[in-house]
Amino acid sequence: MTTELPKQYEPQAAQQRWYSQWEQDGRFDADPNPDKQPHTIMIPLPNVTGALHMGHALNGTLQDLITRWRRMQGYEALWQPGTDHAGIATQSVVERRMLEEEGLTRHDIGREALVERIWKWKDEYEARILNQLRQMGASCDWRRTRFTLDEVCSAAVRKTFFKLFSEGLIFRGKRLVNWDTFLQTAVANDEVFHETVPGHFWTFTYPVAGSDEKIAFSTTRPETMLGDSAVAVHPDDERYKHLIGTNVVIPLTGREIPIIADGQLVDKELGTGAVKVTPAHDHNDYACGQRHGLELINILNADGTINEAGGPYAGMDRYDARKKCIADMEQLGHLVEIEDREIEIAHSDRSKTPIEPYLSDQWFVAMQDLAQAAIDAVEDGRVRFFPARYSKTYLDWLGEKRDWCISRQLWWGHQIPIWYCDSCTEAELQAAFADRDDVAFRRDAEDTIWLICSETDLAEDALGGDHKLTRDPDVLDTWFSSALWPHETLGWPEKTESLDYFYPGSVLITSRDIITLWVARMVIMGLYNMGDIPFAHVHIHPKILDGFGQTMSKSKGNGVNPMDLIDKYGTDALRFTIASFAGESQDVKLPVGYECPHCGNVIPQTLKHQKAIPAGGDKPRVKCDKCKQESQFSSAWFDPDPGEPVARIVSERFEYGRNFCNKLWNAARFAIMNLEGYTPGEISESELRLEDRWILSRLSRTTRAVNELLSEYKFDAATRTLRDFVWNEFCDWYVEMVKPRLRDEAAQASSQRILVGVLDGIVRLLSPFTPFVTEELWSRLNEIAPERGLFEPQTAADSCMIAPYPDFPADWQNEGLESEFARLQETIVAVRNLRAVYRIANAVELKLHIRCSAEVAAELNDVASQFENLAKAELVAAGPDVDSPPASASFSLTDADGFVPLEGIVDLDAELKRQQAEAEKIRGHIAGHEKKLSNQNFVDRAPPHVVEDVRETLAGLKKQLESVDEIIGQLSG
RNA sequence: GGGCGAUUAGCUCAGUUGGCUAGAGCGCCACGUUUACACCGUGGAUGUCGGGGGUUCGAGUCCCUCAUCGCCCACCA
Repeated sequence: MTTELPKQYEPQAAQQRWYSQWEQDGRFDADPNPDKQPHTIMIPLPNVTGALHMGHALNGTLQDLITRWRRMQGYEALWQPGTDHAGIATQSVVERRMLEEEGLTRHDIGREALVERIWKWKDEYEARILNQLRQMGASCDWRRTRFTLDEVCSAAVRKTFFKLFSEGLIFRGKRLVNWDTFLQTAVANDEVFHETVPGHFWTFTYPVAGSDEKIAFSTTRPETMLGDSAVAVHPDDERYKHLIGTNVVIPLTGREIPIIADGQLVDKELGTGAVKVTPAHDHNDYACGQRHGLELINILNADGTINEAGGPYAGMDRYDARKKCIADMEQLGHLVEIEDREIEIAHSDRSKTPIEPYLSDQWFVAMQDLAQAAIDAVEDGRVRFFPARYSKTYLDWLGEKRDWCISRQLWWGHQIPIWYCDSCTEAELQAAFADRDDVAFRRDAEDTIWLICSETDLAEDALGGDHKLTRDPDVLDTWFSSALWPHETLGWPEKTESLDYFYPGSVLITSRDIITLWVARMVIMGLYNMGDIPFAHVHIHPKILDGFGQTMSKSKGNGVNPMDLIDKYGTDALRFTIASFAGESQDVKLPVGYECPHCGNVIPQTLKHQKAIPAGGDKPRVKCDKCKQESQFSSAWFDPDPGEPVARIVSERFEYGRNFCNKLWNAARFAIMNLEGYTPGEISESELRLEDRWILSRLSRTTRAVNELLSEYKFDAATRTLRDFVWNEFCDWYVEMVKPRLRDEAAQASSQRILVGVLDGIVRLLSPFTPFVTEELWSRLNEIAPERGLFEPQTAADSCMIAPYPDFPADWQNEGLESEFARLQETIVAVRNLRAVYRIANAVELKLHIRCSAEVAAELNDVASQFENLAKAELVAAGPDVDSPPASASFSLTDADGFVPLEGIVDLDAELKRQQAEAEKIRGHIAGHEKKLSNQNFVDRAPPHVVEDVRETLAGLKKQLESVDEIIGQLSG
């Protein structure tokens, strides 16, 4: 009737078939529905810079898991997809490539052409990324896919900027920024990395004006002498106290600057105790300059050359100027010492060139009130972090309330909607924009120019022919638009139905490194624009590290491509394994290896492999330790030569998921093979056997645990719970126990109904974790048993992913029955153990005598056939009067002793030794317990139930020991 | 320098509010093709729970301290 299932689950076919089917059926679509509760997850938008990595795979798996789970629970579940334009990251990737391949810089081709190229890049990579998400089974509502430069997002950005500007929360100011002289842009702190390089530490002197004295100081950047505004000493430093208030002369330029006292900047014990102060080129000096009202002397042009403030050095590159400053100072007799020293130099993460602290005009958002609102939202519990400890990261950062620099000197992004006019009057502006409520203007802080903010683009001649408007060329920080993600994607500032229904979101799932950059800012902007939090929960998941505990990154060459893993192990295996990683406590190490293309052997990856960069001729190779052949391998540093067999990166960790999927597949395969002649029908209580009631009890308990664990984002525990249940309980015990009934005509109908009912529940439980294999099985079950269920048969849903998520009655749970079952299991294991110890072949039938209470005997007799079935042993006697037959091997449980006559097989000496070892072990446990109980403090102070437990356990152990001793007596007698 | 986290079997990790005779997967050993599955089954071995103090009747779990590792923030004239 049905075609037989293959012995192994074949993921690739199922993945292709079902994903397109789901999309075709609109299964991922989420629309406002008054009859359902909304459940909203906004994707942490991937950058359009490259391909998905393991971090995305983890992040995406968890979001999809929660979305699928909630969808099955009956929520209108939206998973909003999209990508981020990622300002600097994308622009610099495109620029770098352009330079490498064509020798062109952005200045060669101009703004428009560069932006056009980046759009092309974006189209290609966005498509690739979204396609990779699909391969991971992501159930995003693709109709809603957004890109942060989409029209709706632009509108939201404009609106927000305008609102902030109008309310005085956006201002323009001079600030020291991290300047990338190569890309000619400010870069954020998080885009800066520090590298230790060998350098020098120069000590110079400045002569004190009108005196013979000199004051010595040290620096690692001599050219900044050109911009010095003061020399600072510690107010308590006896060496220099008398000089405070006098002036020194900078020999290079002849400029006079004061000696000031600053206890914050200066540490008496360090260096000479005197510090040159360059407020325009050093962050600490800047703060010092603010304290003392020092002049800000900017000596650099945007490209890193010295500007006119540098006098004779103007026009030189800063490093050439450095050499000349040193030479000149030496010639003037002011160079004291050169010391070789390792220096940490800030580098731009994008261009990999050294950063210069640089004074420039930037736009800021005033954070005082905005940050406070976001702090309140977490402190009063409207936004909750899982795990809770991460709220500290969030609160600490927001607590600093540092103004947010939102301007970036880039061409790729949302251009700042500000126009300047330096010639017009207020009256002219008012006249021009009288009827415009989307235009606002004011003077800048220094009262030099008009700042005009508009929600729509203004023409150059918007003020008439006399005045020219020029637009600020800068773009906004990427995070400005992504901060709006949770509401802009739903149509804000329009009051759309979707916005009303899906906002605020349910949970944000992301990794900890963007708690400040992104999570905090979404809360801020959500509260500001919507008057409501963007999401109720924030789940922070672990990071996947390489086998050596390092974060995976392109620059380390230790990345792993999830698509390779999908190819090798299947999507479900990847998802299931990844979910098993995602616990609360720590990051996860993922050792990987190279799969030998010749023999399939996996060669462990070493640090050397990660760093192997081809130098000249041949590409690096990896040697297989099994077949001794060499091959090129997947690497971040080179593409293997065409036609070469390639050792790709795999990880045996994913066999965990693959094997599990296969186990599930085969359990279902077994069931389906045994559903011949299945008829749907009600299952009555009276038909239930011990194993049925047991598996239902376990199923109910498992279901409940999984639902609870998922609601707390404990994916690892949920995964383990399911695996244990399916493999160790359902497959290992239940399926084995029903086998005889399925062959027995009288019992067949009901056992088929129960079996398929339980399997149906398992498949639904697993569907959010492993959507493809479950859907495949679901469709097979729909062919052979379209009506099924516990206890009333119902027509199954067309697709597993829209079937209701299980929520079995709690009253199926039965603790007494489970412990009764546990005794049966123990007994069977004990018999199997004897078989193994005495090497008795399965074909040899054993006889089993059990001494136990009449009550236990009755229970065992009820399931006597299972001893035959599972241990190939016949239960010949059970009860209080059972004696050990001669030449028996035996085992002893808490409330039963078992004897297996093994005439001619059992080696009585060996058996004696085995029992003696057993007795020894029990005595050890007994001693431990007795010690506890003999401690009066324990008996008096420990809770009564704990004491009672210990007493009971001890009694059990003693009884067990008695039996063992008796056996020993018989054996040695 | 400040904060957070980690250190448990050869490897990768679980271990809820202290009650543990410390678990899982992989790997290892022995046996096994019993018609769901060798991506399997059955049985087995393996730990001073990083070191040292303390609190407690009782510590893998709480506190202090040291060591090592990771991440975040700040800073390094």
